[in-house]
Amino acid sequence: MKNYNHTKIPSAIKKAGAGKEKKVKEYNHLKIEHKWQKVWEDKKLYEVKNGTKGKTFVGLIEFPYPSGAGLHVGHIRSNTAMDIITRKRRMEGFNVLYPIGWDAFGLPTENYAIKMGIQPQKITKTNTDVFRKQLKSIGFGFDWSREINTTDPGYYKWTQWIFLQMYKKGLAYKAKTSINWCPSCKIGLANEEVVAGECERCGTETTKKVKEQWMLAITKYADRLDKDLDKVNYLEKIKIQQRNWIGKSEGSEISFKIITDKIFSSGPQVNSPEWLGKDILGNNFVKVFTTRADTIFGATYVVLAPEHPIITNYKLLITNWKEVEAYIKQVKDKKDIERMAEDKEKTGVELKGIKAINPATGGEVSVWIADYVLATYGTGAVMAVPAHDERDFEFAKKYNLEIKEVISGGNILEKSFTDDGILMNSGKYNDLISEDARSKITEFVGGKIVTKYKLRDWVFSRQRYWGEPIPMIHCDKCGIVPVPEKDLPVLLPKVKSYKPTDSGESPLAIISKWVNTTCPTCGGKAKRETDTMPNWAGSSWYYLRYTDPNNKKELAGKKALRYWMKNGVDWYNGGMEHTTLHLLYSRFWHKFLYDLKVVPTSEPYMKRTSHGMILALGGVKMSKSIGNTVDPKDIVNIYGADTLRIYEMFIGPFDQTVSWNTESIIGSRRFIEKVWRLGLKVSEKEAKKNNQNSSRFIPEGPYTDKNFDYSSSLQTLLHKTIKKIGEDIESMSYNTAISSMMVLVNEMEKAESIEEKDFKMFLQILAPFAPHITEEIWQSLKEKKSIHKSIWPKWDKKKIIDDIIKIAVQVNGKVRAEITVGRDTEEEEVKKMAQKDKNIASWVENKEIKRIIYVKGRIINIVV
RNA sequence: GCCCGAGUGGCGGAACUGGUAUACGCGCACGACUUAAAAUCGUGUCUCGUAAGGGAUGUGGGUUCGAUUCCCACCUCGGGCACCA
Repeated sequence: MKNYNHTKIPSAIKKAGAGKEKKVKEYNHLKIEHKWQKVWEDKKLYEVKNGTKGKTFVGLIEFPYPSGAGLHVGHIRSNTAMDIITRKRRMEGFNVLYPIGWDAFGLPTENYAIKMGIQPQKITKTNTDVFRKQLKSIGFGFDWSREINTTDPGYYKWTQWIFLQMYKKGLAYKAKTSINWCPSCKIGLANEEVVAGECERCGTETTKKVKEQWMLAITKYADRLDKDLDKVNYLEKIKIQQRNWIGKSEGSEISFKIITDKIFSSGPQVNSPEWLGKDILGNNFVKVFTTRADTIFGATYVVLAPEHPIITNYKLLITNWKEVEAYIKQVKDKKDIERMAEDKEKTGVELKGIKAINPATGGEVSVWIADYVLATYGTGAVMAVPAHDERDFEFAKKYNLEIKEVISGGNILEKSFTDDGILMNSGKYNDLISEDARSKITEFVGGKIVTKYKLRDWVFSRQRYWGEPIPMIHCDKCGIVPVPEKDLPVLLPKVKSYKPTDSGESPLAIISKWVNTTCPTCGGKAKRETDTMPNWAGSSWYYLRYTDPNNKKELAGKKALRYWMKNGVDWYNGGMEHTTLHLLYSRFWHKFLYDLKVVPTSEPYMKRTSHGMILALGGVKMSKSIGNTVDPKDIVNIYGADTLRIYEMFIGPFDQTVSWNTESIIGSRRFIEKVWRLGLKVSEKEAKKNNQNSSRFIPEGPYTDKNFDYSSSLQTLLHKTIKKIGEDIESMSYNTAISSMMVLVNEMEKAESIEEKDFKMFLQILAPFAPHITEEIWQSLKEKKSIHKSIWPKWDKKKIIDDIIKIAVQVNGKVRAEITVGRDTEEEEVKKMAQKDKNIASWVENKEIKRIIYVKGRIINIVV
């Protein structure tokens, strides 16, 4: 791959970039950009007050994680996009809040701290300082007076406070779950630190370790999280991803009786009440969850998740226990994703010695355990209907199990038939359609209709240092006691080593001074919770804090929240990679806060859009190790912030992944320079006009045709462009917005002269994209106020209508000619003109015209 | 494996709701200006063909007067899969 040195200054801009004072005023981006950034800051142009009269608008970007790598060009892409929207809103008269902060807790900082022995606090300070400086150099309209940081005790006090409220409402609870464990390093690992089943640091194969952890009961909100998606304006694909993640499905819970060899060899009576009492283990049935109760007559075996608790209860009765035990052990260390990813080859083991009874047929079926059944979904057990389920079909083929067809319409010898259809081989339910059969059969077998969610509760504990301490105290006498609200925040203490302990606990566990405390209830000896919160905690509510960042009594004042958040955040843009976790978690927290009457809306974000990533040249990820990263600082120095902004918006469709190509930036720079030269031309003309009182400029150049009114044609284009830019910004079609501004600029160049008022309108629509150069030219044209506080221009309806329209003429769908007609020409007239056309005549002659299709103002198709 | 996207010139991409495929930009070629170069401006630039005309939007099929757009099947690439954020 070509390795382009992006720090090399292209000869095209050397002259201007050097900033020599010449007779002709050169475009010196560094001077202009520094100048206006300082002016805006001094005048507090982007700072807003709570309570100002008028409409409000809150534009939100995902606040960055201040990594040591510095600002990525990807940050600039998404920030510029929202910067453009908020600047437009400001010009439309809204009181605009465009805030910024730092999502600064997290693993990379902690790992760096461990490696270098530097305090995470210090690293965070260094990194945020770099990020702040870099962001400011791009000219974003952030309100820096509201900057927040999740690692600031004044901030995480409220993160902890929310957790306490959740605990009070029973949404925070403790449960045993497993964590990744490296037996060699003796530390718990994040999923990311486990690469192909091995510890990222030492290469040892990882295992799982069961730990008691804090959980948040997000599943209690599953239904509302699903239903309320109807209320918000998210991109459709985002809604779909959220819905699929929540995974709501209506189905049936049906019990299958378990019988053992012992019992049925002595002559069991299926369905006999006596038999029920005979099972000494008390586990005489297994519940399955199915969305296809209509296929139950075809259920030829039952499959349990290997973790299913019922299995160990039957230990003594299962005749191949050794084999079963070995299989369970083998499965245990795999992640769900790996279990399902094992392409095609499904594995499983039969539980010999026990059987289940199909409640519909009354027949005996075998019981298996297999890794394709997940303990965490449904009931952890399925009835297998190989004829009508793909996975069951594969499994049945492999282990030679019966495949019984109960829905007609497929060819089950070849593959499973998974559609709904008409029942067969199903006793008295034959000939019913699936939909009706589901409820009837469920009732018949004594099952019940239930709603299940794929969504699982949120594992909220981390055995790490660099996170918010969970504000809980363990007392021998009183049990788990929450830290009283008045004692918040529970501060992160300074430690010597940030390394997790070899017992699997957080580094906080070894600071006895901090751990040992007194019980708030009884005053006796007690210990603090040493687990910390995940990174998601601080980012689940940060947007609220921007409304009132320094409040010491509440997470944000009621008045401030009502002022800014009466609709929630108006527009939130972020990465597609956050659509399932962060977005769902913060919606959950927001709904909880709504129930507490802390926030005025039930949804945090009115509108959510997403951006694509920026990859390096060749479509690979930018990474330090490959050496293909791009430092925005270099681009700003060489080309300027305005050029960088234009380039990043022009690079490709905003919602799609794009590749960075430094060679192409020059195109954006040329565009900016053309604007600059036009600006000079307009201001020179202004100067002349003032001196000589000269009359209106008469255009020269290519448009000397007497009938061609160039200035009116340019105005048509200008007004069309104003309309298009407005629409394109709203639909985030920045790349086409810029291309149409390029078209306009090219035309204005040809015109040799432009009316000042027209040029100013153009500057205004360019201003959100390139705020510095437009401000410079604007104020050089004797404007006193900032262009960013000017009124967004209105396009004129009368000016955007073309009088003459070109219509393509097709014969049998192929374009053969083009005719020009007046705007109001009648259909019949157009048809006649088309047939008379020279080119068309030769195609049509001696042929029978079957049909003529006319699409007004576009196309005419003659079918022969 | 499951869920969500994407695939168009040498390259980034455009095309409204099914209506002239390749706008805009990069690159390249030629020309103007210049002692020269850079910058700038102009012209050309999907492909086969002298032309008439034909072919081309990942692949194969379908619907339609007409398909980049709709339907079916497949291939490739990207994002997510719950402890990276």
